Amino acid sequence: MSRDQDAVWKALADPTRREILDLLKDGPRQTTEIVDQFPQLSRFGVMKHLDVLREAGLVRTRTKGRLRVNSLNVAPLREIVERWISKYEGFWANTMLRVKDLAEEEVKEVQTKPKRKKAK
Amino acid sequence: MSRDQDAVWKALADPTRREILDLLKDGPRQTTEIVDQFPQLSRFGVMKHLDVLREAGLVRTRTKGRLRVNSLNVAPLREIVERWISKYEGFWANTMLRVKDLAEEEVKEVQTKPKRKKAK
DNA sequence: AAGATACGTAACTAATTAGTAACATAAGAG
DNA sequence: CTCTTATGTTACTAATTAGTTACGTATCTT
Repeated sequence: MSRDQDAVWKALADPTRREILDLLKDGPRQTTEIVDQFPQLSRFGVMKHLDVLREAGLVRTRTKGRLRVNSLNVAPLREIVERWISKYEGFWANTMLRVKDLAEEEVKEVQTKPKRKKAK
Repeated sequence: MSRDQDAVWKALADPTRREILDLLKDGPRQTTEIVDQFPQLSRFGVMKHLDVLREAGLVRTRTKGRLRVNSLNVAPLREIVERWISKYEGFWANTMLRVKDLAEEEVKEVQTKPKRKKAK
């Protein structure tokens, strides 16, 4: 599905791009419409963000004459979310109190380990 | 909980940092242990990543004498995942085919709209 | 106490990225 | 056909960031 998980994560790192995805969540938007939502940016800035989202597979752009209509593709997003959920599922049901308990136990164990290598 | 959602997203954008979180998923780790997992990086490089994770609230560091034990804090992670799930919940159950249908309908509607502003 | 280990901070470098300026093409409207 | 609108690409700039170097402190081991 997604072209590159890393590209998806990087795309989501920027707040403007997350906002763009939010816009598209409610339906496809023409590029100009998206540009209008960010008056603090030039259209090139916004388009650059769209490029990043497109590269990550999160946005698809359809050409209609001189218009470009951008729509959301949730598949890559869904994929990373699901991967993170499955990875950390054991934690999800627990509070941070449990993490704290583990930290206490592990600390004791760590202290008895001999160290071999020196710092780089 | 999390100090700043943006900081969390930014922290997750880097693959090394995601790997560090994966390590900590299995239990707290001493800084040197984490450094050892990334022989391609200097310890300062790794520590810088840990700093970013700590700033984002994803990692907690406990001092034990000269040792630093780092443990995972899933709360900020959980928070952003849940926010994204709730936002896109309407999409999650559907395939990309449905998104495609919406795109077709919206395009027709978009074309009838008059445009007022000129490009920036 | 001496030497080893673990970690810290500041400065620096190279690469990346967010954003803009300059110039351009193509489609739509009248 | 002319003018307007929508969008594209390249080059540039400033800021941010990934990573290293240089220098240092604190704790632990013998």
